[in-house]
Amino acid sequence: MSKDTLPGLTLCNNAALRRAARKLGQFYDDVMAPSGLKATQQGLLYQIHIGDEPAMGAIAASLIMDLSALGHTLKPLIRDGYVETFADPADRRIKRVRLTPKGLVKLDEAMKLWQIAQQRFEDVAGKDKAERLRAALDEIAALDFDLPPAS
Amino acid sequence: MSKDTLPGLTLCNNAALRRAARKLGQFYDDVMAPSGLKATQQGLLYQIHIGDEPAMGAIAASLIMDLSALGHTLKPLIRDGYVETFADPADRRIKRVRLTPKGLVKLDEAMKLWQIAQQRFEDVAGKDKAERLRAALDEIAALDFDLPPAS
DNA sequence: GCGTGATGGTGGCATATGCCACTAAATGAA
DNA sequence: TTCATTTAGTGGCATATGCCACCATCACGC
Repeated sequence: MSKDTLPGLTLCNNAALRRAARKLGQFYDDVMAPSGLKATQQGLLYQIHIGDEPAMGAIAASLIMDLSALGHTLKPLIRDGYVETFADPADRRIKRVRLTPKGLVKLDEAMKLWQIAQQRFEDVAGKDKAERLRAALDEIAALDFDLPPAS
Repeated sequence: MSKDTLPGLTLCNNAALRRAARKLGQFYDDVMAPSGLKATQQGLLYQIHIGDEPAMGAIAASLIMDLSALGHTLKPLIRDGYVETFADPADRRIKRVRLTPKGLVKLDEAMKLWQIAQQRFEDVAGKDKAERLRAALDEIAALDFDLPPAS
């Protein structure tokens, strides 16, 4: 294939996804900046909030995130006093996570900004299109790429 | 809004996008692992390859990536001898980037793996759906979220 | 030719994510 | 009970990304 006829990176599903994620991330982060939280942090606080003192593994699974990555991401939030952890009394391997009162206040503040970003996105992209997009993304998240066992 | 009725994070366009990006990134990275490149690196090498000794700023713009982020990402590729940079003779502020012969060989190797990942994704997700997804993602990447000037 | 401001990159710092090796704790089989 | 196995997290290391302050260059008006 000659260089002149090579397709753009738009052809790669993964590259297109990352590119869009950078774009959208920059926008959401911008809008959320006044809260001092990144959009990822707001999402994480929210995920913790809607869970019932979720275990780290459960959060990681929901977010399709590596467990250790979650641990790292949690650190600044713990350092800043938004989140605290405690061992599950029934199984001391399990570490559960919850918001502190300060974290709850911060989440409220961040959610107001999130709504602005979300609204603006839907205004610009179209509500229907946004909904279909989220559905498509959720489908991807649910896919199973494992090759069937060679049995 | 009571905690019980709070919507899942599926409602946030940005969160859904990142979640899907993690999922797909893990899959592509997995398949590309034998080459020693991450999918992001393969994408970057490819972008450099299809450009005509592109300037850093031009690459960053294509990928909707921060210029400094691009600089960071490029470092391991330069260190490993896949990429080299040189100042534009006509404007010494501009730094251009190109693949080394070694980088070209590595890109070839990585592209073969990429095709496997891409093919498998399209088999699992459906070719039409993948195409529509990429189109939607490109649209997002092209959106303009700026508020119109208050003039 | 001399500022002066715009342009293109770098470096430092911080978060986002992932993999791997390792530890602690629970589970289950012998 | 005892020991091998599995499960849940941690810490270290590496890449991915972004923001900001700063430096070098260029373009322009005078």
